[in-house]
Amino acid sequence: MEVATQHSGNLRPGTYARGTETVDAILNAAHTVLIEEGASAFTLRRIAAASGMKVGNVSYHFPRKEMLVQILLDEMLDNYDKILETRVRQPDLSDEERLRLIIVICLEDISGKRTTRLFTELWALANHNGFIAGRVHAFYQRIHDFIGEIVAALNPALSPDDVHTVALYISASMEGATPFLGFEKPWEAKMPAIIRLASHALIGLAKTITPAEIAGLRAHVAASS
Amino acid sequence: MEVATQHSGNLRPGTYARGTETVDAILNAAHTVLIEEGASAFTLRRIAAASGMKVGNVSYHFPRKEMLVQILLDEMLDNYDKILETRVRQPDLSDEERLRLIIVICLEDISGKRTTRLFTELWALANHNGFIAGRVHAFYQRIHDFIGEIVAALNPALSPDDVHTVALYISASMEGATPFLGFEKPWEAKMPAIIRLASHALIGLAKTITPAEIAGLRAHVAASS
Amino acid sequence: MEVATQHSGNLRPGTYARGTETVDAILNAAHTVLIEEGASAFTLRRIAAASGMKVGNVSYHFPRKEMLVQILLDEMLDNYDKILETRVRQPDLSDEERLRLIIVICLEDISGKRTTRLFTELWALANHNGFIAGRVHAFYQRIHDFIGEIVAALNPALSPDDVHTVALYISASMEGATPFLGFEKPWEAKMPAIIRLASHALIGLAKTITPAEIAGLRAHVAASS
Amino acid sequence: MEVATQHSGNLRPGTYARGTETVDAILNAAHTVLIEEGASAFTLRRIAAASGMKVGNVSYHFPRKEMLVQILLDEMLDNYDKILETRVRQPDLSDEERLRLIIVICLEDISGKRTTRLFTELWALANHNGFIAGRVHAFYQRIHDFIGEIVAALNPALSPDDVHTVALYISASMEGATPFLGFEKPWEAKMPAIIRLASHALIGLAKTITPAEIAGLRAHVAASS
DNA sequence: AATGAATGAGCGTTCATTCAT
DNA sequence: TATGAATGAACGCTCATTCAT
Repeated sequence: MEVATQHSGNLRPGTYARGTETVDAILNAAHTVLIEEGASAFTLRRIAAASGMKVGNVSYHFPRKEMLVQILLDEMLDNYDKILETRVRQPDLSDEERLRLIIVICLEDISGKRTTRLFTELWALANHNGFIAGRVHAFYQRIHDFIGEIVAALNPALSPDDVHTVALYISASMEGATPFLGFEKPWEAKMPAIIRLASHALIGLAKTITPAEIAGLRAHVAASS
Repeated sequence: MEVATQHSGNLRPGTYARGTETVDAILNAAHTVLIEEGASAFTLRRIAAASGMKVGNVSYHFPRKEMLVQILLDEMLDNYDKILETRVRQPDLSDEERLRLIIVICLEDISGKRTTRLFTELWALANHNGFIAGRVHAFYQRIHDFIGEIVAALNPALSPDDVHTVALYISASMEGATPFLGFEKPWEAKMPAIIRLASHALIGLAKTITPAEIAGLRAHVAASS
Repeated sequence: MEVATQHSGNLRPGTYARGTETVDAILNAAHTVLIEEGASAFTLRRIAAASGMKVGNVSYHFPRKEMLVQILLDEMLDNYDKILETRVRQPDLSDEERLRLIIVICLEDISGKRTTRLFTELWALANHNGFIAGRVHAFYQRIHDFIGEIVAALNPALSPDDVHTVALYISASMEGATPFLGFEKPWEAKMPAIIRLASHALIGLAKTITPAEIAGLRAHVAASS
Repeated sequence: MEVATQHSGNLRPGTYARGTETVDAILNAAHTVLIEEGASAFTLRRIAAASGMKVGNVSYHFPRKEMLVQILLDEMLDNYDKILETRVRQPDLSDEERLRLIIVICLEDISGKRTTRLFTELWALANHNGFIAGRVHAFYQRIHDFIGEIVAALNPALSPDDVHTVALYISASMEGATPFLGFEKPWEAKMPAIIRLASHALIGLAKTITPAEIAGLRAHVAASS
């Protein structure tokens, strides 16, 4: 809901059909250019060339390049949400199976060119672009909530904050695979083993971690033993 | 001396003291610009401005921008190697304590502005720049070997390949914290909890993981038990 | 139409009337700069200044400087062809009168600033620029054919190859006046006398030269006499 | 003598042996660069590189690039004078043989890379550089005098001015071969035939031309006959 | 004598943007 | 809606020259 509201604040320019087609073409081309050539090649000229039109027309539909970036980003992240939803929201799964599914889906997705490239670029762009930082933040927030739901179910002893911490850890652990095991990355071939290892480790963690361990009472426990 | 060797042929310019100082100033400025303003602002003009000199002089010392990038990257990554070595190479530590130390050092380092920003930029740049990709690859290879040594000691049942898989998983899990828990990142405040969680989880994993679990025989084992 | 064909694929930019005007202005300015300031001053900035516009706009119409050079050169040489054609293709001239006309036209043309400067620059540029060398070659080939036709008519004893040799000699003899008797050149004042001398000498040569003399049988003839 | 005086006005910098060696090296390198790469590549940097030293040192010996150009040009043209002198000043030649020798020497020289390239560059540079124009002027003046001496001997009926006109025509006719029959020029292969043709034509002209023909009284003479 | 260092100007080119058509 | 045209700023790089060493 909140997502929809945020999105409605960025209504695409162009109201009737033909305009929408053009805008779609621009956005698709922009997506392709970003993935295939990187942020440094993400220029109106290349986007125009990739969408078979002239620079002026791209500027006409997106008077500021910033607008294009923002709408593109929203579309891309919405798309990820949808994919995750439709693939994980299967009714007859146990919580553990559902968590395993999320892990597998995420890591397999990271293996794809699109995701490998896109998110490494976004993490960098987020360093100096507040809008991108905000959208990426919101995106992962939803991921954490998603994972958190299952963690809470698997491990009822955890407080909501502990749940979030565990979900954040699980998510970050997986995302960390991107620059190393993603598409054409050095250890791409090890992704299957890493998927098995991550599933084992993260499901085990979600099920067995205690609030005390998160709170850092380990030293105390060790001392008392 | 050894540093020069590690530079693998990328001789640093500057023969006179004054020239060396200037080269230092350029490299420092370049580093600062990259961290503070990002890759899109990493231009000779901004580097020159940041180092109080004229563009032509930067070009004099680094005739190709590529040379500056390469030397800067080599020095930055060498520096990380040295820091890690000096901080972890303490003699009177158990293997578990040493692994914990690495985890803490890495994650604390990730919390720093320099590391948070630098590595997110490098991961993005590596997408379309072979040289950067190669250097980043080599850097993490050393990290994996480093972690792998301890994993092997903690868990002698693992084959060398299993050891590498576990080290890769540990490293990637930690690196994944960068875009989320790093400097000025959304969940920066949760880094202490994540450090505890990661220490607990990753040390436990290193000590208890079995070759069969890495090989994906989990289902079978579970069924037979 | 035929002009466009001769352009051999070098389509002139500028679709709208305004653009065509601008392209004309750029080409005129480029021509002027080359003639008035020489090849070393033939820069986009000076061409832009001379045509009252900004560098970016010159680059917009001629994305590569090379394109500007090529189109400019083609137009200039085409123009020379046309002038020669229209001035010499008069029906009621004897072959000798036609040859004399060509000689006078060429040498008078050489006296002009435009031709004096342009061709000395082109000969130099052709030393290290294959495109220019090729176009200049083709241009003189047409001149040789042109002169050759008349030589063949004047001196039917000559083989086609001899005709070409004589035409080449006549053309080169005249072109040699450029650096010495051309516009503002040291012996500019002697051009009228040289025109008379050249007419006399070259027409006489065309009419009286024998294949044996071209073949170098002079020594034999001398010996037999 | 006058040449020597002019030259003495451009004393080379550097008085003792080592300096002279360096200056020679620079001048040789400059010569090579001009011939091999053309005027557009005639930069201090390339000259320094070609002479195995640093830019600063070239600038030290020739504080202005202009000085280098001037001294280089004087040396080059002096050298041509000397070559011509030593090759033509053979005592036991008839005037006709001496003229033929000059023609052959000039055209053969034009066939060489050095001369082909150098003089085409000089003619262009002379368009916008008064010093070069002056030196080239003086150089050809000597050539004309040289040829004029023989023309006067062959054809005593000619006035001094007529002699100069004929010498100028002969010289220009030969120089005109440079851009067409010189080194790597389109009709290079035809140079032998052109040498024969030029010898025949120019010697004939020198011997038979009359003052009236030079004065343009041809039509009148023809009418009266 | 020789060179490393530094400068200011200029090079061809690309960029996002504006505007008239 | 779409695009050709135009601009001003910036890009990496090369230039001749100056100066301290």
